[in-house]
Amino acid sequence: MTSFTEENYLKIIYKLSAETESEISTNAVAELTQTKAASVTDMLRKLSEKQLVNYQKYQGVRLTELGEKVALTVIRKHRLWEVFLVEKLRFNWDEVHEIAEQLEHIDSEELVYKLDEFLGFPKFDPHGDPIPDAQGRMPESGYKNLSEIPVNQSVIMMGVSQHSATFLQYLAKIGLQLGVEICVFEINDFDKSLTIKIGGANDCFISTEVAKNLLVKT
Amino acid sequence: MTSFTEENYLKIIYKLSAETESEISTNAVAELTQTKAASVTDMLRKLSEKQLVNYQKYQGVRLTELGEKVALTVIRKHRLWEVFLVEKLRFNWDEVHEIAEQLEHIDSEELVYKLDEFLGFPKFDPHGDPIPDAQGRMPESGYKNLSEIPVNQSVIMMGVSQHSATFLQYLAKIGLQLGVEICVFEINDFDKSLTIKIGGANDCFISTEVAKNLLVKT
DNA sequence: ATATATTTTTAGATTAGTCTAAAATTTATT
DNA sequence: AATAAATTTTAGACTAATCTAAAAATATAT
Repeated sequence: MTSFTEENYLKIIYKLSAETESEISTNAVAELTQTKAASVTDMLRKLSEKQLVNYQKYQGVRLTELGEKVALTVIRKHRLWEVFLVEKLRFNWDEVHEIAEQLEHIDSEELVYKLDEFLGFPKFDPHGDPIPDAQGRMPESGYKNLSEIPVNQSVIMMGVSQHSATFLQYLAKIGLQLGVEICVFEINDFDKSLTIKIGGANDCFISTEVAKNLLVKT
Repeated sequence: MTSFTEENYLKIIYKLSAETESEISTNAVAELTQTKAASVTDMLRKLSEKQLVNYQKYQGVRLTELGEKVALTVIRKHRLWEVFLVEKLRFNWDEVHEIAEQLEHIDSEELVYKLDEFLGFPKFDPHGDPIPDAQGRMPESGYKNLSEIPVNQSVIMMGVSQHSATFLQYLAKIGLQLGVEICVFEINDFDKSLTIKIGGANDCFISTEVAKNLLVKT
């Protein structure tokens, strides 16, 4: 049995692992869990005893196969609940993250199965993130970051890799939503910021920080 | 802010208060929370400091107006989620209690409002229990226990006041479901057990214990 | 390559919720 | 009304998750 707190640690280690090849540092985990490094050390030892992570002190941490499976079932529940909140309860996509953070820990396999069925077995959440299957396998979306797209190529926006309300509201303001066509017009050599055309219409300037969080299909 | 645990205590004190006029005893609370009396004493002191209950040591406990309101919003959430589980996810009414025990603690007013709307503002949960309104007011259902009904009167089954899977499965077995007509045929003087006719069809013998948990409309 | 800075871990405390065993209080019995 | 029985509270301890401050290990920089 994994506690609410343990599940949050596993989820965060999973997310960090997706961004880097190497072991995850104590500090990186502390930052995302909003705790202190000392607390993380304690928890890593505990997760290690439960065979959920591989951890050697001072050497960082990695999920075991079991730990990854637990993380993916939590992420699966999070994303299914987000679909429910947006599709059925008519929340905006920038309002659902906090609520899904709570719902993702509800413990009932039967519930997850029936929710999935009720939603029509969705493959993506409202932010374009793929939903892991019931066996805890994450499908490959194959999407790229907008920051990797060369000048003059046109792409379709398929998702975001950051779910904060402020970020999503900013996207709404400049007209970026799932499905729109984006054409990279110019990339500034100095800071890699870009000028893009959205849906053939308005020109727009965005930072590389924003571009990195946009998932697109070529 | 009230914790998960505090909410459970308040809910249980509320339920006990509905059954008795006098103060609720420490032991009664301990039994329903599945904890020891010593733990209850600690929690009652804490709830008292938070103005959620009136508590004098050795004299039992009562909810304050504030405490009752918190209890009722938890019960509201519990019952709304039960409607969701049965109406939308197609669970049986004997499968939803445990899951709703978890869902009732999800904290988001907006969520409760939208869920209520999505369900069409239901007035009763799948067990026939009235759903408190958003202001934390419990509607009077006006239903009676089957055990109070005199011989030869016909009534309609409207709810149950016990939600354990075993009880509900027993009801299903003998053909008792919401909406059926029940006619009290005979009341045994000795133990108050009754013989009833269900839906004009099969005769059936039930204990007074069962009758006390059946809510009916005359 | 040694000193300095950064990161991580240890040690010891804290809070919420629980427990057992013993003491205090209330209730019931004769 | 005194005593026995039952209930309730106190005292002290435990676990999970957190913290601060200090010590240890690793990484960086001259």
